Amino acid sequence: MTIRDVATRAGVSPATVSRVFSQPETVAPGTRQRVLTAAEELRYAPNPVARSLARRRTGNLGIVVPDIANSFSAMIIKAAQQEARHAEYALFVTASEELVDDEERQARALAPQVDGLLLTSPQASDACLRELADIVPVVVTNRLLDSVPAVLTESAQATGHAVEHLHALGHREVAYLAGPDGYSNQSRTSGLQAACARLGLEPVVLGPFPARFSSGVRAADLVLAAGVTAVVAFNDDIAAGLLTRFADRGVRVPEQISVVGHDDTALAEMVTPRLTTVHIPAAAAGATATQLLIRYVRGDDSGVRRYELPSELIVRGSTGPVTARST
Amino acid sequence: MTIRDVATRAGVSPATVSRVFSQPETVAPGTRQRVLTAAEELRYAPNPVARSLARRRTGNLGIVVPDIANSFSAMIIKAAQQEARHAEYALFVTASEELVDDEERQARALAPQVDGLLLTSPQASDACLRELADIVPVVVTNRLLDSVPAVLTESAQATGHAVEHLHALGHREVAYLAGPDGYSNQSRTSGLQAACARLGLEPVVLGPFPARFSSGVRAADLVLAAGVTAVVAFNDDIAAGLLTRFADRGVRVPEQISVVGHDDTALAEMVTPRLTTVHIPAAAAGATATQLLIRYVRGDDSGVRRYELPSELIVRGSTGPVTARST
DNA sequence: ATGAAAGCGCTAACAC
DNA sequence: GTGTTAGCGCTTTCAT
Repeated sequence: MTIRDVATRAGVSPATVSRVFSQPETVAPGTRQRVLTAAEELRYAPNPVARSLARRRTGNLGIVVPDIANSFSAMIIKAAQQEARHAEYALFVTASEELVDDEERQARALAPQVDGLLLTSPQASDACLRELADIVPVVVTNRLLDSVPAVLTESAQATGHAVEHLHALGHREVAYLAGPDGYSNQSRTSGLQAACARLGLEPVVLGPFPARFSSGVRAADLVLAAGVTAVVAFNDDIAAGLLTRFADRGVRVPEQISVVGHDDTALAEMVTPRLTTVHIPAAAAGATATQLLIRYVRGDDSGVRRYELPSELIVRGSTGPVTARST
Repeated sequence: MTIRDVATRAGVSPATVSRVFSQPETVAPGTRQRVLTAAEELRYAPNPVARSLARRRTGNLGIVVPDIANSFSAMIIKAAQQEARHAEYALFVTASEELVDDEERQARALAPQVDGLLLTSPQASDACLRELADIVPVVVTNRLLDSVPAVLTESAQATGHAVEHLHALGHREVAYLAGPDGYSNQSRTSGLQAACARLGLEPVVLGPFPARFSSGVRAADLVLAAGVTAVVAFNDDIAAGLLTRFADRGVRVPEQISVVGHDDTALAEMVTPRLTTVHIPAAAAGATATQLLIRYVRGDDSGVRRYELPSELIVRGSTGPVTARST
């Protein structure tokens, strides 16, 4: 079922059929109707592959996330998908499973089949990313790279607020559980350090840990051994792991120890007690990055090549005042 | 950078270059090397779109999931991606956000760009699915449909075991929180009903509920009002919602009420207490479905067109013996 | 073992 | 407004 079959049946040229499906307004209403009818009868639909080849663009966007099972990634994907659809692009998702090699492979496989590529918190080398950016328009999130447009979720300030919050509750001994190296961890760490310096606290920094639940379970005992009254975790998964292990050891949260997460994923409201956490605007980041990518692909360059999205401390049940027993 | 550039540089015909990248063994080692060198120097890589058009297959597989943020979907995707890569296919993921229209749209958009399509727990009409299956090889999970190969996660037996487990713990008043209609809910409901009948119990069936955390929060009060001592939820998200609301209302689990989930997602081990749940083999389902799809696409038809994967009750901390106060 | 030539299905100038 | 004519970049007979 090709454009020629439809053309023959409608008694027009293939070009006209093509126009009906690409720029309907340029063909006379009568002809258009005849073509559409013929197409309908033949159950014809344009072949997107052939179309991509001829147009030299695919109408597809690609996104590579570190881990599809991670709900932070999921929020970004959802937002990106919505923006993409809105602009009539299809979005292809692939996951790197946190492996640098996979990430590179996925990105390279995707690159020639899409008009633009969104890399979220990429781990690949600068050189590799630049090479990709030579092949296809690339936008990254949470990664600083010359000449590649980026959307950053800046959390230094909000993480600082978390420290102030703990300080106000009377906490003087605070631990930070670092995540994998990258923009996110740096932003969180620097915000925490700065606030601590301001308040005269000396944080205990542990890690780096993989950004997973199991890391939190493991870290819980280290935190307890460190003798702190409050702990700030790189993300909610780690914080949830802490909660579980604390519960197992009979340590009450927040009475005996306060816990702060990062990301404000769905998990934060699912655990007991609900997590105080730094809300990272994942959906906004996904949407902004996708819009940026689309503008980039289309050539309507807005000039802005870097967005910093602010975060916000959300106070819930996992933080509370220091009690006598805490120390 | 096309095949012709490489051909010119290597002093061979375009056909030879093509062969080097498609069937290397058919070209003399010397020539092959020259071509590869030329390609390297020109940083040439075959254009997958052109290749797809000429070969009339894309080397891509597509998967449509109801909700990318759902960790059950995530497990299936991970397994599918692994199988796909193993067979040298790229996997494109799209989500329907639980909307039937979206599902249909996503599937139709994907269909002409892939060699095969995997639809997980599809909600679309039989007619729509069959239409898709006419365009492209389709495999479904958790959906029964004539002439479309399927992988089913059968849970009637394991859900029955959950009921037996509760019965053995002394529970006589049991509620079931139904999920959205479909194969999964039917399989779970029928297993539950059968076991109850066998044991002389009369379950209170509530719902259907959307398979989300918030549904569980809402359902918790209904469950309490129903006066049961145990509740089986359609999935872990709902069960987690129950746990949270019970905690808020000061109802202790499992001392005052026992909770059973379904799926055995990561969440089941993240909540307090850890969820007793029916393990559904999501990864196995994803892997099996993908293998089936690949065989189907390749034409090596094994004859088997339907797989039923068994589930298993995992006992954890959210179920316990009935106590005097329970009733 | 390699090359020439004819497409794959669609688009895009350019005519008319 | 519509048709003609070249491709888009690669594969694949069919010769040689």
